Amino acid sequence: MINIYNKIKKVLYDEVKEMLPIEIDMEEFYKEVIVERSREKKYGDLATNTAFVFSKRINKSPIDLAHQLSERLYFPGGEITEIVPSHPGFINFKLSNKFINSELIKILELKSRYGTNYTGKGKKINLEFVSSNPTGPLHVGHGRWAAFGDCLSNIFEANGYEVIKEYYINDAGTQVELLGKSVLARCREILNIPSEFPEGGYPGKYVYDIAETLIEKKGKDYFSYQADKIIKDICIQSTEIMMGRIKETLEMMGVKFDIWFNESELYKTGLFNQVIDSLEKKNFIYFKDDAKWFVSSKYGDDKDRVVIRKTGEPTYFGADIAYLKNKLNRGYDKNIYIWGSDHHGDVMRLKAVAKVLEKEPAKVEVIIGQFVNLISKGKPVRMSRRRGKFFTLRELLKELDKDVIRYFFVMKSLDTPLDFDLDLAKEKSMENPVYYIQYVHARIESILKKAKEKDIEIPSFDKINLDFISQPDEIALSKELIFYPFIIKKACQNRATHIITNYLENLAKIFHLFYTNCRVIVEDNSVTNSRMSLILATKQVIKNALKILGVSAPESM
RNA sequence: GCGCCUGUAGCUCAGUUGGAUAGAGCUACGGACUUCUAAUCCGUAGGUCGGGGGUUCGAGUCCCUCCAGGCGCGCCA
Repeated sequence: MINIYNKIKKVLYDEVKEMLPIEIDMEEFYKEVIVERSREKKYGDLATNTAFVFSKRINKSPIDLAHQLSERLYFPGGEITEIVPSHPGFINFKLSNKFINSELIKILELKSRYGTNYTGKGKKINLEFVSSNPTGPLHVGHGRWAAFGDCLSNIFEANGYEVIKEYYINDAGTQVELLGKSVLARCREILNIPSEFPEGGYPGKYVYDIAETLIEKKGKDYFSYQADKIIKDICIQSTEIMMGRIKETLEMMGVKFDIWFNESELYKTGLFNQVIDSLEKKNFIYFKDDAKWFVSSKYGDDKDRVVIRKTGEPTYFGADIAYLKNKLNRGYDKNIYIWGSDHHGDVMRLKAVAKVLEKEPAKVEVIIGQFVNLISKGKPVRMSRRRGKFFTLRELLKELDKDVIRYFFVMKSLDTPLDFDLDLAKEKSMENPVYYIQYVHARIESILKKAKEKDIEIPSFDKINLDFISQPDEIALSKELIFYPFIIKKACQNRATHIITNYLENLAKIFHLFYTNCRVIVEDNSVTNSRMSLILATKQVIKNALKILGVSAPESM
């Protein structure tokens, strides 16, 4: 399907070049001329702005040029049946039935591979997301990054890229130490050993859970030792227990990471010191006020940033430099970070690092997402880990179907804050569009089941017959189906998952209309065969798209 | 004060590098099951695209400015 866009452009280019008495640069032509789906379906399926692009240069009105050009265009392959100019200067193309049929056959032939392309062949992407600190459970907001990141990864893969999903664990900072102290205090509290809860410690209930797990593991006596003798071990153990919980929750969401990267590795391997030293030698890092600073202001950041504190401890940003170096060493073609909007200010400094380390800042890409607002009883719920009050992702998973949660998180642009209304999601979950789409799959399965009962042959792709597709609803459905590969490509280019959900909702609507107006199993065998082929194709596309979203395609509902 | 994001129907949102009469869903109201699942379909209603300027054949989209909201501007992570 994607080829037809290029084919049309090629025909347009050849014709424009021959027809117009001006110099035409090929590269510019391909950049400026657009072929897209027609907004006005009555004129055609695809449309181009070619006449607008050139009308000025030859001093002619767009509509006149569109008329002239339309008459000269010719497609020897027979893909296009009608070429009509329309006001104020578009040229519209109508796809031939022959072409549509050949595309539908591809769906049944390629099956799960339909819609994929080779754009990213041989290219490797590192996609880092969630990376929530191991100091507390994932909250609902993290669910957005999890669902989006996983879905984006699937989109990249459908476009031929190899993707490594990575989770960065901050297991080395003061936060982890504070968690350890909090856990120790809770352990002692449970065991009735006198202790004080650390100032600014984590007050959440989950700290008790970790404490209980730890007591079970270590035995009661362990906690009578002096704090400084066991605290380091407790920090490590607590982090491990917490990460175990986080992994479990992500798996409940259907999200699996390829690499779990520990920040502590950066120090253990000596990479951190190595990178800082090397940058210092090249004068990208300097010493001032007893601290070490990175010259990010020279690369677009508002100011220089501290990488090693007065105390000698690395800052989060300092670790990030070494971490990026580590990723770059691993040789990915692209390193993508998905961050919450609270980190947008850190983008410039990371790019500065990329420039300094690799001179190829394009290898680093940061996708910024807006937050999730949790709404309960019509009021926003303030989520704060420090105050220990938040709604966890796990709690949400207990109350709602995984499919609904994932769909909900990927259905909107990341640029938009997401209001997650708990009451609405719980009580009125049937209104969720995910069911509307899944229902298409279930309805098709139901027809197939019926066909089996009646001994009607379910056509394999070499036996399908689409010649009897002629009803408007059948044609509309067919056309929507064959645009699927274009959607996958577009979703990848824009890093936008909602393009797929929008497409699915529209496809589902068209299918349900088809279903209402056209019975599949009818007296006429030829019509039955055609429509069976059409619903098989629909089933395949729905299944493929839902797979990318990480949502199941149920046999019945 | 500076930076990023957002402002489109009553509500939630689409709207690819500027293009055709600005679209869906939900809600409201009115219709459609003797047939493959009514978790469906059809119809009606709903808009100064936050305000104001500018750029041009043409602006929801680009530029300027103002207003409103979210987030950031740490030797926190």
